[in-house]
Amino acid sequence: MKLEEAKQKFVEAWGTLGTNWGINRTMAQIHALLLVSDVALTTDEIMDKLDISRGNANMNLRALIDWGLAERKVKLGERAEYFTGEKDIWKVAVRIIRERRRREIDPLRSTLRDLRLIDDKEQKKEEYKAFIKLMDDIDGFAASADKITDKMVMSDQSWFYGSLMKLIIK
Amino acid sequence: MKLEEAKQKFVEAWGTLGTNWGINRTMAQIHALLLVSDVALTTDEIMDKLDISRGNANMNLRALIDWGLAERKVKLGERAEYFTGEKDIWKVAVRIIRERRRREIDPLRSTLRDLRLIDDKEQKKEEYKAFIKLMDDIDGFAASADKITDKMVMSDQSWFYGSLMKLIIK
DNA sequence: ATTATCTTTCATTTTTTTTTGAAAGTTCAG
DNA sequence: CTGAACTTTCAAAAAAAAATGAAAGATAAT
Repeated sequence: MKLEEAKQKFVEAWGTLGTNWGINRTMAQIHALLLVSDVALTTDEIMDKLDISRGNANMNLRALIDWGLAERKVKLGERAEYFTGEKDIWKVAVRIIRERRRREIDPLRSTLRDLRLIDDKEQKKEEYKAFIKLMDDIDGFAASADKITDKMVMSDQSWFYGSLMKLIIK
Repeated sequence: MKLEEAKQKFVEAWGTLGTNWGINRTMAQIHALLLVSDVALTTDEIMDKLDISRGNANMNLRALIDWGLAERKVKLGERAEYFTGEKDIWKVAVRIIRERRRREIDPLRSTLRDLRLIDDKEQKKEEYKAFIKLMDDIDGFAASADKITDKMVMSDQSWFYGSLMKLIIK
């Protein structure tokens, strides 16, 4: 297999993975393209390589920048904007975790805590207690997951591959 | 807020979460409905409460069973099938992790390892080396995530809330 | 101030995903 | 064996999500 072919397959695989995890295909593909590119790319190059429209390229590039997964670069004397991707997989993971938490997990936890506050009258029912327990269980689990990912976000890669792994092996 | 209202809001919130993570809304909603129900439900009751068709209910119930998140129950002397949801959030989490890994992460890792084996001729290029490194980095990160989730799947809840948390606090 | 180059927006179109519902399939009591 | 009760399937329809592309908006050079 040639390098170019491998790169293309990687872009496809990353796109599929994104789709399965609720990230749109193009956003994941642009990300993959930037990951495998050793040079910064213009919007036109991205449009060309992925065969997508200007609007699509622009919107998804903006989303990637918003997630902290891509960066704008300006070249002296050139009008066109260039884009690069964060190559450090650790950082990529940390940013994805941070964004998804902020956008989805935090609001969910907030909802769970609201739902917990149901009318007192019904509190004696078993069904009521079970519901409260469910909300608490889910929120408790989310809190733990939060702590782990917090630690990941705060620490560096070596903590993850080192201390954490030592615990896991035991 | 009344209990029934809170349950309904939970079903909606869980459906939204599912959607964001690539799980279809109905599957997540049926799951939520089974989570908050203290009794087993028939297909007709699910259709009725979520206002969905028989086919939809049937397909998504099957998917949930496939994921190990719901179970069929037969009541003596009754023809209709009843369904229950796994109430233990720890088990729910473990099953979701296991299934997603099996369906998505494992195939991705296998692809990454294939892509690593590119033609020798090009091996001297910096670009080649960078590509190999990327594949290795992603696979390495995935391997670590695998180990943690493996340990989760193998251990019980107390390991997660206990030993792991002790490490995190430090 | 004008023009050329590049970026952004968003109403419309296209694609993808999900849902429907009727028909076929299954199971079992009588 | 027959038919009632229930489940499953899947082609077609509907809904949701994503992509297009042309027009409007910037920006900078002349």
